[in-house]
Amino acid sequence: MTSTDQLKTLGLKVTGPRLKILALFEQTDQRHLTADDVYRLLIADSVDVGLATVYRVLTQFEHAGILIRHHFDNDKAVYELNRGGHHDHLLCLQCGHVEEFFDEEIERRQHAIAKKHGFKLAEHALHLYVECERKDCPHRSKE
Amino acid sequence: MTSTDQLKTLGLKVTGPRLKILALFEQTDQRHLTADDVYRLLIADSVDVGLATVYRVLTQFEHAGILIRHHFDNDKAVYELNRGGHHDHLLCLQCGHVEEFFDEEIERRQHAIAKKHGFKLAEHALHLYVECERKDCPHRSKE
DNA sequence: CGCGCTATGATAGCGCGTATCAATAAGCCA
DNA sequence: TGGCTTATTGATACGCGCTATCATAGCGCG
Repeated sequence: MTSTDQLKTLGLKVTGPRLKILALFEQTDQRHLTADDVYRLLIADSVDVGLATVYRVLTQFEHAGILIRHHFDNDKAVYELNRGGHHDHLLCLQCGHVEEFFDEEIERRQHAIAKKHGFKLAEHALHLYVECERKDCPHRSKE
Repeated sequence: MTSTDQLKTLGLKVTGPRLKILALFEQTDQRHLTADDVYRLLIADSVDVGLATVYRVLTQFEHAGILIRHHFDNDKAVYELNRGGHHDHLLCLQCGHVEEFFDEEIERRQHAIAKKHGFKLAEHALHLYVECERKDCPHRSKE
């Protein structure tokens, strides 16, 4: 399915900014992008877009299920393409490197814990903040 | 150990605002308080304090290990008294009720996961967002 | 093509939190 | 206790991420 079809299916008009933003997430190797990242990358790519539009489109895409929004323990939210498989995140405190993982047992226990307390689990956020063992942190990406 | 001694031990001058804020956390049944909560409660208790001071003192207490700061998936940070025992949080999406839990197996696996990825676990945040089963949510506290 | 209505972009506004800075008070020593 | 030094306080301005506003632009459909 093309990006255009994808937008139409969701009842969203096919506009320049929406296509560009979607394309950006599909092409970039940066898994997690802030609104500002997206804005800068588009401007750098000579796409004339407003910051307000970036924020709006990201929110729409999140509601539509195209993107997933995360709020790690810093001030700005990040978005990543929803590829279907649920996962949690491991974040290096030194370099900001983000890694993904999935642990079935933890998932199971989370549900069990919620149930034991008389609730039904809706969402969860599991963030592991780690430190590189080596002084010269091997990872370079700054988000 | 009195609150006064506690502050002295930490090398903090014993001042009115600091004593009052510490007392507040020790007395209130509200486990989790925002800076604004603290400010309002003190004002309501005829304690003449500035909001800036509240923010500063909370940060100092956090660094000193007296308080623990959490940032749940809303815009404002909350603080709770550090009673020593680590625990994670379960939050009702309907009423905002907060419950605490601890699962040794999850803790173990978190360390194992970090290690497997080549890191050393420093911190973690595990938040379970849940829904009350009943329509009339049984919990009343609003944070 | 032309119309209606949504999307866009510039900018003002909002909320949480921090920086600034003059006034105040804690701690210390005589 | 009185006086001095220095940390602390409080009012307020500012910063930052994000949202609301509103006039203009452009998508989609007949």
